[in-house]
Amino acid sequence: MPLDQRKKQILQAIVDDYVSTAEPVASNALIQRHDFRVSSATVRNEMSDLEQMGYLEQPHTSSGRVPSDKGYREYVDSLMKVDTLTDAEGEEIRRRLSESFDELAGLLKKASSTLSEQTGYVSLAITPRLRKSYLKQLKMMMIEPGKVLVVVVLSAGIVKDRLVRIPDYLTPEQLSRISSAIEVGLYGKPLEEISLVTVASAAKDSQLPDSLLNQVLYEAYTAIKQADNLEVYMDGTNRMLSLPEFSNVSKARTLFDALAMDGIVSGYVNELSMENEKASYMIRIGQEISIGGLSDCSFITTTYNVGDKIAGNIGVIGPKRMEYSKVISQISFIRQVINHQLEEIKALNGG
Amino acid sequence: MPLDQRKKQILQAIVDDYVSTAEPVASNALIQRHDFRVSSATVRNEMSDLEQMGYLEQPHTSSGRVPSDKGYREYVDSLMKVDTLTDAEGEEIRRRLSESFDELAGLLKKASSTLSEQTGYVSLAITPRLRKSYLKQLKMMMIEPGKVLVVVVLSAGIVKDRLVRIPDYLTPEQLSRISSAIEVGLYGKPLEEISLVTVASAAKDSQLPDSLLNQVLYEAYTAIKQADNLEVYMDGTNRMLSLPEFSNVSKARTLFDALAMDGIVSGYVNELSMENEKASYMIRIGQEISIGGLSDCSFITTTYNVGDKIAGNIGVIGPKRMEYSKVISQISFIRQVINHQLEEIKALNGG
DNA sequence: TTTAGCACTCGATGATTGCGAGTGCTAAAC
DNA sequence: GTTTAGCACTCGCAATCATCGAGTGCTAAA
Repeated sequence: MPLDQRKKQILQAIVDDYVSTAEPVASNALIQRHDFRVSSATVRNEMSDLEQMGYLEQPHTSSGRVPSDKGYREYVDSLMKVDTLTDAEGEEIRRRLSESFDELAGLLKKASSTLSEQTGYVSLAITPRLRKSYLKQLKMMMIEPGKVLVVVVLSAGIVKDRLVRIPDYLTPEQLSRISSAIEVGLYGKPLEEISLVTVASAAKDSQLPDSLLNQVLYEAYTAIKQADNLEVYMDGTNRMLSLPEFSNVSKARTLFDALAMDGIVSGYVNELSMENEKASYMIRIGQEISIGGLSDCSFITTTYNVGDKIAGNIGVIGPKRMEYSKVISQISFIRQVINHQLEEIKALNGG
Repeated sequence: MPLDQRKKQILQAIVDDYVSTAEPVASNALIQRHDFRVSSATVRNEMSDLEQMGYLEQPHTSSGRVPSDKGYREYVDSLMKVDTLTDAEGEEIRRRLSESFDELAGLLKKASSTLSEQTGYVSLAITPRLRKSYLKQLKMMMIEPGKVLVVVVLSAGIVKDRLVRIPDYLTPEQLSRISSAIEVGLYGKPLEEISLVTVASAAKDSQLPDSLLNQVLYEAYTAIKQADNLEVYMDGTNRMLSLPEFSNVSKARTLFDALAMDGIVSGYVNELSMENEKASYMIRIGQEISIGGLSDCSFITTTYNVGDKIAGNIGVIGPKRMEYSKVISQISFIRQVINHQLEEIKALNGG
C-alpha cells in the first residue's frame, strides 16, 4: 500500500514537528499547528495506519508518535520542502571561507567550523583522496647529515612533507640524484600505482649503488604514500551534549567514543561517497549507518572536487531528528564555495 | 591551630576514601576501613573540627564529609603517600614511548595517549616553548613559480615548515639569496629576539632591491614566528563522561567547552610552568585553577626538557577527586622517558 | 579525653494518588 | 464509505506521604 496524499502530508508534518520539539507528536497538536481540514480523530486513524506501515513509532501507548528510520527516509526522499539560504547566510559563509584562501588544510578547517556553527551539529571535513593524482615533484632536502625533509608535490597543487632519517654518510648530491631520478621516473604516475617496486626501479636511474639506494627508497616511498592519508577535521562535537537525545551521559559517551575512533567515521563517509559518485549529497539515517554508537544519528555528506579526478568529503552528523533540508542547503552551499576556492587555488598554481 | 597528628591521619584517610568511592565519608565507614584506635564518636569530633578549619565540607547535615579544596591541598602537600610504579607499568610505558622515536610530534602524541590510558584521566602534551632556541637554517624551496615552502630548522633539531605564496616573478636564485642572507644574519639569534625588523636588516645583505625583498620578508618572518606556536595534544576527554562528577550533561558540556577552547588550557599550563621553574611537578586544585569551567577539576603538570633551555609540558586533568600520588608517579615517569628520548633525538641530530 | 547512647536531621526510596495528555474504539453524522 | 464526536482507557509524570536508615551532634558517664 503506497502512501496517499494525506498520509504523506501527515507524515511530513509529524517529522517537522518532532524535529523542532523533540517530543512525541500528538494528533491534537498536529491539527492545531497545521491546518488539515480534518479532525484529530481522523488524524489519529491515519497515524495508526502509518504506524502499522512502519513509518511511525509510539514510545508507549497513550503517547504521541515519533518517526521511525523508515519515516525519516520517506521524509528526506520525497516529503521535505527544500530550504534555501538567505542571502545574508550565504554571504556570511562566503566571507568566512574566503579568509583562508590559499591552503587546503586551512580551508577545510574553516569549512568544518563554519558548517558546524551554521547547522549546530557536528561537522566533518576530509582531505581529498589522492590516489588518482600524480607525483609532480619530489625533493629531498638535507637538513643535516642523516636527516632529510622529503617534500612531495602532487598534481592539483597539494604539497606534503615528512621528516625522515637516513644514513648520515649520504651526501646532498647523492640525495638529489636519487630524488630527481625518482621524480623523473614517477612523474605523471597516479599515487595508487606507486609501490615500493616502482620507486626502486625509478631510482635505478640515479646510477648509485644499491647499498646507498636501499636506505632511502623506503623513506621516499612512505613519504609519497603518506600524502594519500586522509585527514579529518571534526568540529562541534560538544554541541551534541545539549541535545535531549544525549542528555544521559552514557549515551553521550557511546557517541563520543564512536566519533573519536580515528578513521572509522571518515572511512565510512569515504565509502559512502565512492558508492554514490554522482549523487549531489548522501543521507544516512539511524540504523542505516553501520557504525556502532551512531545509530541514533544521521549523516549528511557531500563531495567537493578539484578538477574531475580529485575529491574529498564534507559532512554533518546530527541527531536523526535533524533539520534535514536546512542542513542540505547549507552543506551544498559550502561545497560550492569550497569547489570555487579550490579552483582558484589550482589556477594560482598554474595547473 | 595547626593540624595535630590524628587530624592529619583522619584527613588523609578521608581523602583516600573519597577518592576511591566518590561518596561522602562517614565516621563509621572510616574506623572500619582504617584502624584508628578510637571510636566513631571521637572521629566525629575530629571531623567536625576539620570542617570548622575548612578542610572538609558537608553536603548536608547528616551526611558524611567531603574534602574541600583546602583539604586536598593539605593532602597533596603533606599527607599523601607517594606511589611508585611497578616494574611492569614502567616497562609498559617505556615500551610504548620507544616506538615513535625520532620525531617530536609523534613522541608527544604517544606520550599523551599513554598518560591518559595509564591514569584514566585527560592528558595533555604541549610542544616546547622555543623562544629561547635559535634559528639554525632557513631554506626556501620553490615548488613552482609563486609558491614556496619555507623550512625553518631550529637548534634542538626542531624542523617546521610552511607553504607560502610570493610574487611569481621571483626566481629560485633570488629566493635562495634572500634565504641565505636571512639565515646568515639571524643564525644563533633566539626566536624571541627575531622581529620583522631584524629579518629585514638581515635580508639587506642579499643585495636585492627592496621591491623584491619586501614581498618575501613577511612570509619568512611569519614562517619563523610560527615555529614558536604551541601545539597541544589532548587525549582521553571522553573518560570524564564516566565520572560521577560529570554525570549530568550540562556539567559535562561546561567542562568539554573549556577543554576545547584552544589555547586556554595550554596557555594556563604554560604560565604555571614558568612560575614554577624549579618544581618537579605542579598541582592546581579546583578553584585554584583560574579557568572557567574547570573548577571541579585538578591539574597535575610537569615540564620536560631538551637541554637546559628548551622546555615543554605534559599534564593530567582529572576530577579533584583524583588519584594524586598515582598520577604523580606516572607523569613523573613519563616525563623522564620523554627527556631521555629527546636527548637521544638530539644526539642523533648531532645537536 | 574518650566514648556509649540517643535524639535528631535529612536524603533516598517506594507506595499511593491524581492529573492530564493522548490514544483507540464505537456509533452517529455526513 | 468517510469523517468525527464522544468516551473509556492507558500510562507517564508529578506531587504527596510515610518510612527507613545512614549519619551527625550532643550529653553525660567512664
